[in-house]
Amino acid sequence: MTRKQPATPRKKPLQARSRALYAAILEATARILEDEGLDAANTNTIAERAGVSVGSLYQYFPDKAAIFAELIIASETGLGDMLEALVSSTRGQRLEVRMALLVQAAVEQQMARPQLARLLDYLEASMPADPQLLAAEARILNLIEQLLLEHSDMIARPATATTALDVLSIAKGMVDGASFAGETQQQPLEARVMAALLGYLQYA
Amino acid sequence: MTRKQPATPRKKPLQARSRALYAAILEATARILEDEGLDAANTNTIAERAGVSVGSLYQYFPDKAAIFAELIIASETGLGDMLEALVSSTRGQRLEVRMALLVQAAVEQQMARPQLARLLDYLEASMPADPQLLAAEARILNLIEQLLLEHSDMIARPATATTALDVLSIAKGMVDGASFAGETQQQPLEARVMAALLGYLQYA
DNA sequence: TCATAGTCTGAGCAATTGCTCGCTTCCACA
DNA sequence: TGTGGAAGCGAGCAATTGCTCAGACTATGA
Repeated sequence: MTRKQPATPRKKPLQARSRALYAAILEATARILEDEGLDAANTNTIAERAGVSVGSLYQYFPDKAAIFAELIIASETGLGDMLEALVSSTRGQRLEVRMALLVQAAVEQQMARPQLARLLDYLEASMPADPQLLAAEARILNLIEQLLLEHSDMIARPATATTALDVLSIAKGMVDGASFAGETQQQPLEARVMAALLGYLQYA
Repeated sequence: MTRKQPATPRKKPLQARSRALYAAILEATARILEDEGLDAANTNTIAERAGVSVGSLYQYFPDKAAIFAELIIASETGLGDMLEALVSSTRGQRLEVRMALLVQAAVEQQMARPQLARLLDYLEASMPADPQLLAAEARILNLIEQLLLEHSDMIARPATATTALDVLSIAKGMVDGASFAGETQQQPLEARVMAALLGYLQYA
């Protein structure tokens, strides 16, 4: 689980066909994690489920932990890309509208595979800090902070890094709680998250 | 990790002296979890750290999972007791005041051992639902809902089970995020949690 | 002092794990 | 068809795990 050393990536450049193998391993891992849990996600099972031999798996990943790390980075990067696109494409619109779009994107991502999202969150917190991972996380927080800054005249709360973290934490917490309780409808949840965020920011 | 069968409690009635052994096992487990992580918490290490043999450990716990479950139940029950006492002893006061006390208690508990609290939260979510555990969780939600009901004229949001869950989720999320980011001061965090909760409830 | 019953011990078993490495298969080019 | 090397394979090793069980220890009463 916890990596001892950084463990040099086994085979960084992967082109064309090998990509499929790489992706298959990640997808198999995701699937196992979300419907059988962390314990079931051992290298033998992952390889088998991906239709690949253990040996091949270790040609692309130095470690079991590296597979998890990659999964987390991919998820964070995906969310970061979405947020970035939304923030830059809605510039000039009202905070209420822009934030609703962000919340929608975030809720959609988390509710698409709630178990997986929860597990990756946990893994992220319990893993030795990978610089790539920290960067992906920091990017998301920066985007939120930037958004808040652009509307600082409309919110009573200062647009700081702490506020950005609070916004992210509130959203994550609510979605986690809701999906744990078995909620599946996105819209009502989105509305409640919006209410909490605007309330916290003292938007007027 | 995941228990196959309920696994009858090995030795329910424990009085006087045995209590100490039982408590030592729980405390050792907690300590290992919080400063070495889930992987390090194996039965051999737990027994060793508790100053007990593995054999004795298995006289009081049917399972490794049972130790974790007991730890979670104890934590939830402790929080429940505090909330219950606070709710009943402040009846008649303003929501703002009562909630501040609850938030203070919750933040205090979570910030006292942040790593442990996070881990137990994760374990709780990833464990086969134990009735005792569900009951402890439900009790907390009921207390929150009851509190909201007593002030339903002061908040725009309906005092439902969903609202109670949201309140808990927001608080948990914010404290998790803050402690993950290295925040250690309680007061500013408490103030922010209060702002988020009152904002969400549309308290006036 | 002995007998009995309750408690505690820890070596070690069976199972599982992450991972390696000698081998086979594949394929581009001659 | 021959040849080189890259890509893939999977049996199996070394280590670790959860847990058992036959015996050693201790307390109590006679």
